[in-house]
Amino acid sequence: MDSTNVPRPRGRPRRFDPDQAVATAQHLFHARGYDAVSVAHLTEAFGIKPPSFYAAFGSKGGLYARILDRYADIGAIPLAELLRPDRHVAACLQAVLEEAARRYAADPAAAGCLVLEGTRCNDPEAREAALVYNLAAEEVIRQYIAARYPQEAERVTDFVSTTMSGLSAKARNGHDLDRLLATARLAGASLAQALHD
Amino acid sequence: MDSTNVPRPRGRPRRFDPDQAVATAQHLFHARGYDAVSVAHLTEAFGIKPPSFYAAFGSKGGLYARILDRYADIGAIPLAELLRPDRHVAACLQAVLEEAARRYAADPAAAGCLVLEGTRCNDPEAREAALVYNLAAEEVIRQYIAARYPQEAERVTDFVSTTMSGLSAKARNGHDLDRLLATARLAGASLAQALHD
DNA sequence: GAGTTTAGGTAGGGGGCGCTACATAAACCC
DNA sequence: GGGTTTATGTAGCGCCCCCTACCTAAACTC
Repeated sequence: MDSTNVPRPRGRPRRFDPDQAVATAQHLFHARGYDAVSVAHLTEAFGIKPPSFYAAFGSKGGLYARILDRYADIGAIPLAELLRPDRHVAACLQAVLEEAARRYAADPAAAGCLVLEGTRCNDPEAREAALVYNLAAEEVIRQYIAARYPQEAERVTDFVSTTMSGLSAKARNGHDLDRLLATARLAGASLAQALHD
Repeated sequence: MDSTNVPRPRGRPRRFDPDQAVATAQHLFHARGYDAVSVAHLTEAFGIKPPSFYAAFGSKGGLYARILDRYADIGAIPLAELLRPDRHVAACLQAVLEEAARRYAADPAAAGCLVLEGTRCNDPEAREAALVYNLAAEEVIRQYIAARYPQEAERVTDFVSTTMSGLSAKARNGHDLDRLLATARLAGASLAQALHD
């Protein structure tokens, strides 16, 4: 049994792998930001010409939407795992901040959060697309807090998301893992104080 | 005695006021960011044509440098006034964060910090110019903390500047004064804890 | 008036942007 | 082989970017 034993589709076969291209594009967008990556950069990185790009992905914005989805699946912070009902809320939120620090500093050539940085680009469509993912993540955090601290959910969520935005910004400004982690841990003190029982 | 009694310079007089133009440009850059403001936008707002623009300001980047200087003088947070040697360090740093919240939300059409947002634009020269002002401000904070808490200066400065970056980002994402102030006050809890005596 | 000095507008260069009309190439089917 | 389907490359469109060569306009000095 051959794992590549899919019936060959009709027509001329592709000379490039769209999935590989999406992965390459994700790295490019993460490293330089949506605005600074042109279709010419992408097509050169993929080894194809613009018409093949548009046939495969529709538009630069369309490719970006695919990448946001991919990032939410395999690149973003696993909130569902970190926000545990059987642990202290403050401890889990601090774990989220520390995980953010680790991921934002993991690749200095692509620092910060792809989604958070995307919410600040100059293309309205791409910005709104990134905002959807950002707001969805904030909503997960808010619900998690509200289950045990309904009075504090709004402001603590704001604090966590503001801190994450700051961590992403500073990661892109060159703060390394140690500095980001120290900042995340310091922020945790606020959480412990706001959510003490 | 006439306050406008300056000897008229030689040559044809200007039909626009460069200082007024700089103020207009500051608002434009603050509202839309360096990358999203074109020379065409600027010249239209000034009511002049490109050659007059370049004669007066040299280049788009040159004008931006002038604006950063102007902002540091009259638009930025007055650290020298807020960081008082006769008060608790944590209280003064929290005052800085709260003042940041107020200024970043003061004009919803030009939210956030002109300098912090400038450090994240796509033009290398403008980015570096903004970074100089950002690092200078961080150095003022660091020295202020180090005078009384030398062990904590680095990480507390990082925390304060990261929080300010987050506040600026969230201001641009639509957080209003109340939300930003609440976040700033929550962050203050970390400062009190890190700098307790 | 003539000459100097400075500001202003007209018009456009050179380049990058996202994107596409169109012809060709490579696989399938019968 | 001929016809169908899909991918690829050539070439370039229309737009906007930052910036400038060049000429004209408005004030001065003599």
